[in-house]
Parts: sequence; structure tokens; C-alpha cells
Amino acid sequence: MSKPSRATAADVALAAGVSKWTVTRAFTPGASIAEHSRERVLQEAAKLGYRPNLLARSLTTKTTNLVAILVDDFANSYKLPVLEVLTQALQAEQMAAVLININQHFDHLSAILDADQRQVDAVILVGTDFKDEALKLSTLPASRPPLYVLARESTIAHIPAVSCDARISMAAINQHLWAQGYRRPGFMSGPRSLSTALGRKNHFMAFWQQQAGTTVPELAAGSYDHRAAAQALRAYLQQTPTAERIDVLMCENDALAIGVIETARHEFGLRVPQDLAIVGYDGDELAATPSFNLTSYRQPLQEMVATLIAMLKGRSEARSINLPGELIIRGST
Amino acid sequence: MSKPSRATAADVALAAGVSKWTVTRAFTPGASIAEHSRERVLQEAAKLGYRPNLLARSLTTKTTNLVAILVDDFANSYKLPVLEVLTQALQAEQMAAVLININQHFDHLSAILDADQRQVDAVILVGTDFKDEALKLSTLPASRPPLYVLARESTIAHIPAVSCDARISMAAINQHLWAQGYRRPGFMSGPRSLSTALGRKNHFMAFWQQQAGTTVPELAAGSYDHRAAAQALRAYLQQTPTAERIDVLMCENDALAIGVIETARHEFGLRVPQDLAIVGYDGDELAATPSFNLTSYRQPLQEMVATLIAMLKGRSEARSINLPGELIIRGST
DNA sequence: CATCGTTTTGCAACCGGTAGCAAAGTGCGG
DNA sequence: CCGCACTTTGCTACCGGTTGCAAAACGATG
Repeated sequence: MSKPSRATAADVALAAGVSKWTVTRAFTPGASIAEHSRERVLQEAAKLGYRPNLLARSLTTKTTNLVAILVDDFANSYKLPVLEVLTQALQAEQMAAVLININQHFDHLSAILDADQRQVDAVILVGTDFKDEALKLSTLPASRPPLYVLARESTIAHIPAVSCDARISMAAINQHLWAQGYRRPGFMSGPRSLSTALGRKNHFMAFWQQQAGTTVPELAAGSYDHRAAAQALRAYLQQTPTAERIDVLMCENDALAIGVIETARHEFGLRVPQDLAIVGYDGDELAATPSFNLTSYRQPLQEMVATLIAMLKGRSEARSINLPGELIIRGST
Repeated sequence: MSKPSRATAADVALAAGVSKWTVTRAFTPGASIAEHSRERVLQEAAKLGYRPNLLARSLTTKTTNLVAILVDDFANSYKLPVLEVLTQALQAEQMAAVLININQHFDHLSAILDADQRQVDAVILVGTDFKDEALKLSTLPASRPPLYVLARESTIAHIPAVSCDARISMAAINQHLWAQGYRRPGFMSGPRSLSTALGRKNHFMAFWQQQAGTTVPELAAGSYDHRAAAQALRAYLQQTPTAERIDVLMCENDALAIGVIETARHEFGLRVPQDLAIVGYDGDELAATPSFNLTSYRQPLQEMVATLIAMLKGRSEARSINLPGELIIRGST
């Protein structure tokens, strides 16, 4: 009475004078149905405001067109464009994204189990990694939804990842820094994860070791948070005499780089890039503003997302892929 | 064989030597079931990796514990903390959020219909509004999921909104500006929506009209985008002689304010706050950094979200509510 | 040990669709 | 006007749970 319950296929069938199976067919692209009865059905459906219940459909088709997106790092403003591009690309494929917030109350495992119960078609880890939880992965039911990692190299065998090529990008950055005359580089790292073994840090450090025998000091922020970056820089500057300091700091991403610039300038009065040059990674829009004017390596976000979606739609083989991005040179180096 | 299909309640029932209805009861809090058989069932369920299929459950219970979150403004970095707080609060209630990207390919109406087909329990419009689409709302089926508006006043009758109180916040800001000696204020507005009739702009302008008979010029950015803000400021400064310019600019949110600061400083060489003072709105973390050091009005995000969730869980009456925030005075005024 | 109230369990029906097959309808050649 | 192939429609069964009621088991009481 007060809540007019939704019209069902049976209601439409009655109104259109056909069986409910014919109604389903009218809403199934490519189904075998006479043109005149499809029109009749759609007309009645519109009149009754009928739209197929996707829950019921999913129950039999075993596909929900839902993808879970796991995010654990809301302090990093680059997550916003990632979410934007990802949701738009999914929606273009008639899919939708369930955004799951990973934090101390809700870990990766709970999130995957939860997503699994909701029968999502896939789980995408966005710029996050399992760390030591990787081991627990084996406790997951064998029938869990397929996992993918976006914008971070996968540390877990058999889990495909789409990321920006660390080797190529670091080569471009190092070439630029070397050409600019920098000789005392430092590296600021984010969360410690197993992936560092393959990641940006190692490629960066290997270059300087080979090229000049330099051991690059690591400033460990511990997380991709500008406050953590500030803290790590503070610690380094306080315990390092001016003469021995690095002349350029490569930051694992833009969020760190921005924290570093802020702290270097306003807390230590350093000029960027004269006293300390800074390089970021991601290509966050914020870093492009005149205040920061940060040299950064832009990740090919659109292509990465397109590649990932091709995988999960089965249009392309699911395996880890590294794509090249683009070095954007600005005033911070 | 290759894909071990999920265990169902019937499988667990067989293993535990009970009927499938007993299995359901073991997973239903407060159901009538003997303790020993509950344990037996849970034990077998664990062994088989069984977890109830939420799709099937939702089909009969008519509740999905899914909420659609509609976002149309990914350029505004304040959306990230909003999403963080919102998803966390939902997850604490065993709910999950479907993030829907509103853009030129996918408008509000399509999003609501889509969410409706997925049987979401509610739709939350985050800091967005219908504008002229409000009219089309009547074309929605009467049985659509309940709509809520977060962080924006609702322009549509009967749709509850939880927002930051514009009257109180603007009074605090105006009092501060007046006390600081500013007398020639300007106002930068974002998207034109019907809600402006009730919103920040009118409260701001009304004060200056009453207090000093001043008509406040409006700099219309058209959207909450720092580039649009830059453009609007540029247009204003270029056509206004220095002597006639405003001495303080109230921006409808922090994203605009940041664009304004950037442009004023780096493009026009203006000092903030000496040549032009700036006030923002939201309390975005980014605005707190030394580079911007923006005076802003912090929205009570946690409380707003808690209030909204109380409404949609039916714990509190669903009606529009305005909550007070807090003026944070920094160096930009 | 019969009786009665209470807890626990089983069952038929249903939620709203889809798969796959069988029956009915249609058009065309001979 | 019949037979055949092809299109269209209807139907049974099922997806994996939940609802609400009836039957069974339990346990205390007289």
C-alpha cells in the first residue's frame, strides 16, 4: 500500500499478455524473440517502471558485474584520480565498483572474504600490497574471486599486477639527474613491502652504485603520508651535517615529495632545487601547481586501467604487465 | 573439477548431518538453534570454507547492506577524506559502498536507476546536487531507494540532507573578517545550483549588505576545480583596477581557495594575505600545509557521517540537519 | 508414566530471475 | 495442401538462501 513493491517480470508478462520468460528475453540482448513482442514488452515495462532485478539475475548467471576495490591509503591524494579513472572505465563496461576501506579494523583478508560473500567478479588491490599477510592468503578458500594489483608490483606469485615500469622510469629519472649534475642522491621510501625487492628503490640505487660507486642513503617514511615524509626528512637533516647532505631526493611517490618540499622550505629554510632538489613519482596534479612545481614521473593511468580491465573481462591474458610512463621535468630539479 | 564450486548450505548440512535450514540458523544471530548443533555446523562450515551467499540472502530479505555513493567531482581532494570516513562508517555497520562516478557519460538519473537495479538500500549524493535534473526526479519509479545528500544542502523537497550549517559558519567567518579589518570582500562560487538560494553565498552577502551596505562581487568559477578558480580570479583581476579590488576573497570551498592562492601568488605576484586575503571552506588537510596556510571552516565530517548513517539505519528520523563546524584561523587572513 | 509447555528441527513455498529443452507457430518449396 | 526447417514461445527445474508453520524432541511436573 504505502510501499508499492517493485514490478517483476511476471507483472509485466501479465500486462503484455505473454509469459514471464518472454519478458526476460526482451531484456536479454541477442535473445530469440519476435520484434513485435519485444516492443510490446518494453512498452509495458516502461509503463510499470520495471527493470530486471540484478540480484536475482546474478544468482543464476554467477556474475555480478561488481568489482571490489581495496584501498588502504586515503592520505595520498593520487588515489582520487585513480578511483575516478577506474570507476569510469568499469562503468563503461556496465560494471560497478564496491569501494572497500582497508584499515586497522578491516584487513585485506576480511575485505576479500566479504567481497567474496557478495560474489564480486574480481578484487582489485589499488596501490596496496599484502606484506606479511601474503602467507595468510593460503587460508583463503580456493574459490575466492580473482585478485589483481593495480599500480604496484605484485609480490605474490600468480596474482597479476599492472604497474608502471620501475626499470624504465628509474632509468629516465636517473639519466635526467645525472645530466643535471646531481651526484649525491637520497631515496625516500614508503611502506616496507616485499615488493621493494623488485621496485623503484632497487633500480634507483643500482644505478648510482654502478655509475659512481655511491651508496644511496634511504630515508624511510614508512607510509605514503606527507606527515611521515616530513618526519623522515626532519630526522635525516637533524643528524646530517650540511656538508654531507644529499643534493637530490628521489621520493617513492608525489605524496611523500610534497611533504618533503613543505618541510624543507618552511621548516629548514632550504631552497628547492638549489639546496635540495626533489623528484616525485605518480604525476599527481597537485604536484604540478606552481607552489610545488615538482619533477615527477607520470604513471600511464588510463592505459594501466584499460589493461587491467581487459584482463578481468578475459579479453587479454591475465599476467603481470609493466607499462612505460613519462618523465615530467619541472622546477624542482 | 578445475573450479571447485562454492560450498552451499546444503553441502554443509549433509556434512553436519542436519537439514539446510539448520545451517541457515547457525548463521543467523538470535535464531532458535541448539548450541551443540550450531557448533557442529560452524565447524563443518569452516572445514568446507562455507560462507553464506549474500546475493541469495538479499533476494529474500530485501536488504543488501549496500549503499550507492554518487560522486561527480573528483577534482576536489576533499572528496578523499569524505570517502574514507564514509566507507569506514558503513563498514562498521556491516554495509558496503558502491562508488558511482557521475560524469557526462553517466548522469545522476542513470546512476540512481542502476543502483536501484542492484537493490541498494540507499543512495548518498556526496557534495553534489541535481540542479535542473531535479525535475526529472519525478520520472523515477516510486519505489526507488531512499536518497540522502551529504555535505550539501538539499534543494529537493523530501530528500534529507546532512550538511555543515551555512548560517553559523558564515557568521563565524564574517565576524573574524570584520574584526581583522577587512571591508571589501568578494565571494567565489562553485557550481550554480538551486541550493545557492539557501547556501553559503547568501549568508555571506547578507552580512555585508546589512553591516556596511556593501554589495559583494561574485567571482563565479562554475565548478569546484582549482583551474576554474584560477580562471575566475584571472578574469576578475584583469578587469578590475587595483584600487577598486577586493581585499579578501571568501571561497566556497578549499579546492577553489587553493587555486586562487596559486594564481594570485605566482601569476599576479600578490602577497597573501597582505594584498589579498583568502578564506576557504571544508577543512581540507592540504589547505593546512605551510604553503597554503589557509584559513578555513572545518566541516564536522565524522559527526555528519554518523548522523547520516543513523538516518539510513532508521535509528533517527530522516530529515535535513545542519551541524556546526569550526573556524580554523591560519595565515591567509 | 502421562501431560503439557518449550525448545529445536524439518518442510513446503517463495524471492525474481535464467538455462535448456520441448512444443507451437511461421514461411516456403514442391 | 503437405512436409520441413526455422523462429518464437512456454515450461520445468534451478540458483542459494529465508519465511513461517507444523512436527518432533526435550524436560519438568504431577
